[in-house]
Amino acid sequence: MGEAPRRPRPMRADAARNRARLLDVATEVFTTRGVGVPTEEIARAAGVGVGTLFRHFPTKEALLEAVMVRRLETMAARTEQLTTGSAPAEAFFDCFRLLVEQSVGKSDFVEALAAAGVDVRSALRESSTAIRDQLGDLLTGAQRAGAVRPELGLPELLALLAGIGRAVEQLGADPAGRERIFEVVFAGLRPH
Amino acid sequence: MGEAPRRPRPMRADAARNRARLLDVATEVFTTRGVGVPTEEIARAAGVGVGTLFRHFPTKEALLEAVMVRRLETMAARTEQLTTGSAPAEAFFDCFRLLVEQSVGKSDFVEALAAAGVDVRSALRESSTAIRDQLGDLLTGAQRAGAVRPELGLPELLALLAGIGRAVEQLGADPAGRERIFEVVFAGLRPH
Amino acid sequence: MGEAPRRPRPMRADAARNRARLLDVATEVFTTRGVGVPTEEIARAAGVGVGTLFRHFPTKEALLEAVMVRRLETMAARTEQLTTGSAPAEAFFDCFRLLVEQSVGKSDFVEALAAAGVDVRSALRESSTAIRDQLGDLLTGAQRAGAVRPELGLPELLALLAGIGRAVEQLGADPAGRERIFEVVFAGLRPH
Amino acid sequence: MGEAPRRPRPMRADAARNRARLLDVATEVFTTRGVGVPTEEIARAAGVGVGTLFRHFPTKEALLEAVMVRRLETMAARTEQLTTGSAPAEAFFDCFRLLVEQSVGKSDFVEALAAAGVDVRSALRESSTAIRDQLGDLLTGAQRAGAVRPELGLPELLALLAGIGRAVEQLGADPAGRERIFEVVFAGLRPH
DNA sequence: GATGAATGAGTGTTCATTCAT
DNA sequence: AATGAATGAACACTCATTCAT
Repeated sequence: MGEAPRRPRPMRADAARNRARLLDVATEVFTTRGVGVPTEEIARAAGVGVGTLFRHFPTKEALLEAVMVRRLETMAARTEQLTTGSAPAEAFFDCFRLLVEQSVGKSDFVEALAAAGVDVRSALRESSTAIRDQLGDLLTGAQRAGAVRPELGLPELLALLAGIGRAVEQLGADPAGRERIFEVVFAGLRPH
Repeated sequence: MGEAPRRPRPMRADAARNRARLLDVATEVFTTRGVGVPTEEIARAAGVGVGTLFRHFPTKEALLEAVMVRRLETMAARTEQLTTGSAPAEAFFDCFRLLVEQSVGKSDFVEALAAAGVDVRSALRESSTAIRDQLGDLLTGAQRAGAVRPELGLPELLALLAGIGRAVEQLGADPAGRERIFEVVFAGLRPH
Repeated sequence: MGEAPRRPRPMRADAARNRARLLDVATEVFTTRGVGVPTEEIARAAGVGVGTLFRHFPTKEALLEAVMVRRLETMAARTEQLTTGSAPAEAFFDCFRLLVEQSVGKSDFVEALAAAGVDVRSALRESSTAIRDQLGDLLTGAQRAGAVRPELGLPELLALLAGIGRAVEQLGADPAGRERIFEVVFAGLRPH
Repeated sequence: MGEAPRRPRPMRADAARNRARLLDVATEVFTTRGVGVPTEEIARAAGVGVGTLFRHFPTKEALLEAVMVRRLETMAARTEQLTTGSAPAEAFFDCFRLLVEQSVGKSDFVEALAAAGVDVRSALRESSTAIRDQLGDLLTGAQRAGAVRPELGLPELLALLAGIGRAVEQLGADPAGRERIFEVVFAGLRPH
């Protein structure tokens, strides 16, 4: 079935698959069980040897960074979608909600948000700059539209995103309660 | 069986001093440098041997727990103070602020405890129940006084406290920004 | 039997014994099988756990250094003995022979000699300075007595010691051959 | 069985080039940075993949051996040159000097080979026998010419070569000091 | 033949916990 | 009660060697 691959890609296919698998597994594992999980276990769960893990990510920290970068990129992509095609105010609040909701049950997503606000890690700088810029534009737009307190700065916004992400995460599966939290924050963000 | 209960007391003075010192040092160290700091270092900083540490706290986890419990108790005490001498609305907001500012750096602990498989609720239930009850009273009082949205429940309040704690923690040393965050949340908490 | 030890030494006795044993074993093992031997094996051979090894020597390199320091100190002590109480020329040649003969079958002894000539390692500096100074005095004395070429410097002497140590080591158990090597070198060291 | 032996040859050009390049690089790298350098790095420096390295040399140890053999062969060739065109005494001393200067940095190899359990003599016997024989002839010639102590045997000469090689190696870049060492040894080698 | 991704045993080191003193 | 030396399982990471492409 499908097309016969005349030239099986220059052999990078398996490598790329392994890399992707490692990233997926690491994301899952770090999210659910914390960053303390041994590298060996991650490798085993991905079906490869430790050596392979370290070939793709020279350090456990590098693996963590890669996970975060991917999360940040996902965020940026979705933010991008929302941004284009909505009125500034609407875009701002939709985006806030989206970012927060993506982090439910995923504490490392919150970490990623937080990292975007702190940005000490060199490897993360590029991708965290991306969303930070997007959010900056979004914030300015909403403020110009008179939908958000004019005195609010980008750092506070990032901190609030990470914080509300955590709040929602801690609340767990309680849609009504989550909605109430959004109401509180959104109301508070509006001028006056 | 049935030894005369002489209940020795004299030597306890030093022991109690050591215990208190260990708790102080552990609080300081865990807060500023994370829970990854080796027990031996904590013992040294407290001026005792590791053995002494483990005599008082049979496990590192137990030490973490004890630190948490004491924090919670301190918070409960301060909350009590605030509660008893102020108008309900004022007491509520003062208390919110106090708890947020006291909880900076605490999230690390909770996660470590959870990761260690401790049933956080069982271990800390007693002391955490105390503040939870106080907060419930405070919330109801503020709602009756018309200072807080009537539909807000205790779970959301707790989640918000944790979340804003994290936001403030991430923001770091920026008093003006921190104030802006409080303004947003306090404004949002008020009815309508 | 024996004296009842009223006060068993402040408990350092065992620790010191372990440390000494580790040093002995490491010396033996490094000498006979090279520095590539795993730390764990050294610990096992000394009858202790790895942790104990690392408690006494924070690094494998530190252990190696300690071995070398002890060798250098041994050399210095024996050199000292020979120096005092002999005529300068005699002392010089006796000492040369002694140093070389101690290194037979002990390549790390040669290393120690070499280290005294190079002295990059900070930890070795003190002890290597000691013998270097002694040998410097010895050399000057012998040169003043007209027994050694006046143009020979200390660096060359140290290099020669290490080199002849290696030569003798490679020659193995052949007393006559060893003697011939000494004859060659001693003759060459004399003026003209 | 019994395929027609076509004896392919064409593609061998590249293979031979690779082999030679690997040997060159390995010699350089092992000499300057020790035998601990990873195979992969050597392959990269030679511009080939690890697989190619292991196709040519089934083992790291085999690569080491090949490097040694080539060094010995080079030495033998130069020794031969010196031998044939000079008076016996001159040839002997020139050759001594040459071998010492060529062997700088070689001791590392021999030790690594020995440590790896290779029977150095069997693996390198052929090529080392060559120089040994030449040196034997050279020694005898010089002794007949009255330029070298008659009682000196070939084993001591070999040991001296290795030892002085090490001495010179340790001395590093100090031409004058090196010269003084040669003076000492050459003077010592002469009769009486 | 060549490539380089994959492997996994092996290494140095850490750290919570125990126990002799 | 206190001490700190000892323990050893656990961890991150390396590297010679194999093998699918």
